[in-house]
Amino acid sequence: MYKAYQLIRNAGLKLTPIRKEIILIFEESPRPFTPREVQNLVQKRIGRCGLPGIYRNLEALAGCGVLFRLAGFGRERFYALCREPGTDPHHHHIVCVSCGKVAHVDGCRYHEGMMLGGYRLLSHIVQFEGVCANCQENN
Amino acid sequence: MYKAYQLIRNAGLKLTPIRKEIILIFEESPRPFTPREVQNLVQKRIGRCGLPGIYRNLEALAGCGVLFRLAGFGRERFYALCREPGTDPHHHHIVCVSCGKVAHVDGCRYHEGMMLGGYRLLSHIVQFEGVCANCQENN
DNA sequence: CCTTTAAATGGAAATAGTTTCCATTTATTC
DNA sequence: GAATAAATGGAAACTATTTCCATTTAAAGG
Ligand SMILES: [Mn+2]
Ligand SMILES: [Mn+2]
Ligand SMILES: [Zn+2]
Ligand SMILES: [Zn+2]
Repeated sequence: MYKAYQLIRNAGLKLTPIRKEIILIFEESPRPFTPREVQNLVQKRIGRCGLPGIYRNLEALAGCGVLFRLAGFGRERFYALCREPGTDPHHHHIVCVSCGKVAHVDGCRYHEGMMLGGYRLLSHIVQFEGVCANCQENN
Repeated sequence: MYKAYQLIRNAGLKLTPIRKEIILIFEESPRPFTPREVQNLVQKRIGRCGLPGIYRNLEALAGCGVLFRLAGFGRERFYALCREPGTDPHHHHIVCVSCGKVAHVDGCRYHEGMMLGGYRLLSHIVQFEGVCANCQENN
């Protein structure tokens, strides 16, 4: 809550009703959403709201660390909330293919500047799909 | 070479001139290409060729292990050749941000079925960007 | 070779996600 | 309360990707 608001403020962004609403939406559900889904959910709560604004806000919130954008090969993009990390400030995420629940995965061995296969590493994408504990039982 | 042809045949796909040409294009350059780029290059060699066919072929070649599709957040997709792996049959790739050269990265610790953060792991995306040895000198 | 058949192809058009433009509104600061 | 830069919404533009379908072709069998 305050955490997200802080991140927004620290980035010099305004704390608008839509942004607050977007954060609430993500906090109430542990799964990723597409821009269109976010728009629909925001519209149910506040009145109308444009898709371009949603795109801008999702990017803005990802840019200041409130959300992150998932990697993937589908045609539409997904964002999810980066909740309280575990031990590791540098971490990645695993998404349940059944219920969409996102969890942290700590212990990444890669970091900027290290050598990897003769290359000087600049950035990396690491992302997982699996079945969460709950969905392993109830299936 | 034969390797790629084998993979195509084993998948029950036909070995068409366009597919051969696509493979040649990727073998002559170590960097990723977009579908549009592939189309242009194929057209320079053989006559006209449609973009839908290129899309179908890139997916087909990725499906049978000749190419792989890169993960990323840009709007267009990239494919690259999966060349002779090193020691590890399960590996990932690093792309040079300067010249585009793709190299293998062995030693992935993740595998299907393992437990990760309480999830049963199904799949993962791991991909790197860096600066290759050559580009570290010449810059 | 010649025939057969499922797969592949190209062009045009449709989709659909994303971005741009711009006039209007609003959060923030003083 | 006024000033100002940022945010917003709607319409339209963009553009990568996919679909459709008629035509061609690789591959298998005789
Ligand atoms: Mn996180
Ligand atoms: Mn490879
Ligand atoms: Zn689950
Ligand atoms: Zn390089």
